[in-house]
Amino acid sequence: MDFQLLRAALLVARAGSFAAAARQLGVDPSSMSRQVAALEEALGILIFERTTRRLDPTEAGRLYLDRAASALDAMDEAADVARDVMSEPSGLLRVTTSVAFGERWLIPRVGSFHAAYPRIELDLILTDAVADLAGEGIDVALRLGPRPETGAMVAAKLFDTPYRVVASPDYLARAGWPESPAELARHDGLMFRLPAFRNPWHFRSARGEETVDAVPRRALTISNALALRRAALTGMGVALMADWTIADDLKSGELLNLFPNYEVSAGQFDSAAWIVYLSKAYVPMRLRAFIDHLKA
Amino acid sequence: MDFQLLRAALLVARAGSFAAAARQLGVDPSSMSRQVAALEEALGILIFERTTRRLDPTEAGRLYLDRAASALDAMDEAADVARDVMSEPSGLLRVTTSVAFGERWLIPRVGSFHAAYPRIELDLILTDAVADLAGEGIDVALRLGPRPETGAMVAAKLFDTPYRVVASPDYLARAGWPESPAELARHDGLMFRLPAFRNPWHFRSARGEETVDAVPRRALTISNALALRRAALTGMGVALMADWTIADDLKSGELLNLFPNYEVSAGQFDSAAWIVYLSKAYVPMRLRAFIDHLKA
DNA sequence: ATCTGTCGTGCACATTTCGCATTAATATGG
DNA sequence: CCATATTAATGCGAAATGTGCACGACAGAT
Repeated sequence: MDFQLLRAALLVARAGSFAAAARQLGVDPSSMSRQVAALEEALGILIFERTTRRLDPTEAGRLYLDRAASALDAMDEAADVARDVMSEPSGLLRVTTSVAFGERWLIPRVGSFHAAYPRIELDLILTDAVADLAGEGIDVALRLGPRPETGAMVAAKLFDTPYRVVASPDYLARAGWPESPAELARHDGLMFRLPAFRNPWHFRSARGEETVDAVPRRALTISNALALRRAALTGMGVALMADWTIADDLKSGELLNLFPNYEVSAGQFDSAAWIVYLSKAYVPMRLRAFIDHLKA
Repeated sequence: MDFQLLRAALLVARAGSFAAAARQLGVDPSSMSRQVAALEEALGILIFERTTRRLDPTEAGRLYLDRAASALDAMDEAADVARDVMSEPSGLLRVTTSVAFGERWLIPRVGSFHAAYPRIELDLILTDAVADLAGEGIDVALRLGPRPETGAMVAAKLFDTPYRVVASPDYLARAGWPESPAELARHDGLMFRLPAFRNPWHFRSARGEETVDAVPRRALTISNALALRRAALTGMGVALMADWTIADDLKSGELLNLFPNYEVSAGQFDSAAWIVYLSKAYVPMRLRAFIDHLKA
């Protein structure tokens, strides 16, 4: 029996149909059908209950796939252990994060990582959909926000992500500099299209004795952080943005921080960038190296 | 990658050479060589250090094979679990025991076992060498003697194996019936070729108040219990034999029990037949069925 | 009821695998 | 120190295996 048969069955179970699994792999559906049939033949059990239009795992199939998936992980782990004692970190590392964070923060750092570990192959999956690490075979994710739910995962904080209310100099020249958060109500707001960002913005003064909620007029709503930054740069209004997206612009003066004496947030104040990976018995050296490199 | 590649590598590691492994499987050595090479290629590690005449596992190879073997066990276990919820006990069951015990005790019982569980295929390995269960992929062993070392094993007692001092009627007619163990010194002894059986025989009277050691003259030494029985049947002398080897002969009168009022032993008195199997997380139903059938 | 999408199979073709023979190399034994 | 025998690796031809395509059957949605 081939590992590929098992991987095929696992993929079919996740995809929900032979055809969907075949599309993901770019092969003919008949191939998936035959591979699963071969696996069932070899095991002597029926894994899927088929109708011509539906596919349901058998009770025995669920039991088998669960346990076999664990065994498959153990197989991969065995190979990792052996590789790690032999040579420098190597192998494939699948990383996912959001499109914006990938482009602005991660990409500038993969160069030095690759220079340090040339035998590690990186596979970056930049998507704004929250990927399922175990299901999609992803080694590590970079996530933004409050501390993530950490069930079977480990979450290590990379850095805090303070938020800033920013605008371009020419916008401020036209519309005036707001003296306090409350004055935002008279300004054009560039809004991020996420539930948390539609709530009022929270302000907390430096010594924490004052807390204010305020919100500007809704002038533009965008679902992409980099496009939002672009809008702010062109002087369309004030925007609430994570520091890492606009740190360069603040430094160059193309954007200005309106309330340097306040902490600002759209949801919780303790927002941060997290590195998240499945907690397993053995962390391969390539993953350890990646985590350490990003923390540094 | 194929499971077969891993199994090949494990077998090569156990056998110590490609050629030896190939002989065990009845295939060409080049096939083993290529399979291991393919595995190494797929993993990116060197499992064996080869010279043209020698084969040594790499450090990484040892690590890998150890862990991968466990994972492979987990794979098999997954299949067992799934099979067991679906259908009656089935699959291959590899059993080992001694030649004599296999022939005299086990074989008469496999018929009813097969009738009860027709989908279980039995593979009987009758050998007087003590097989390594884990190494040789054997599911269960029947062992005779005192309670076995139970490291990673489970040992369940099947029945006690009392010993008898026996001789044939015609020998006794010639040589006379010994009235007490001490008189054995004047009799011809048929000795079993095992260290414990060269010590004096121990006698313990029914109520335990009397203990005697005695030994007959050494007339014949045989390494096979069934041949020893044959010698006793032909009237060559007295023999110390486990009850199960000669129970039929005692019943038919072809052999007589010289000291029915004594417990007799060549080593420890608590000798028994044991059913021994590797203690794993999951005991497949076919093994459970086999154990229960033999216990009944 | 029609129609779309899915599963299974037959067939042709490409790829892979296997055994045999051969070569190179080393450990053992005289 | 050398001859012999055993072992691992590789080419080559044949057999087996796997894949894609085309087709038929069929279930579920509109």
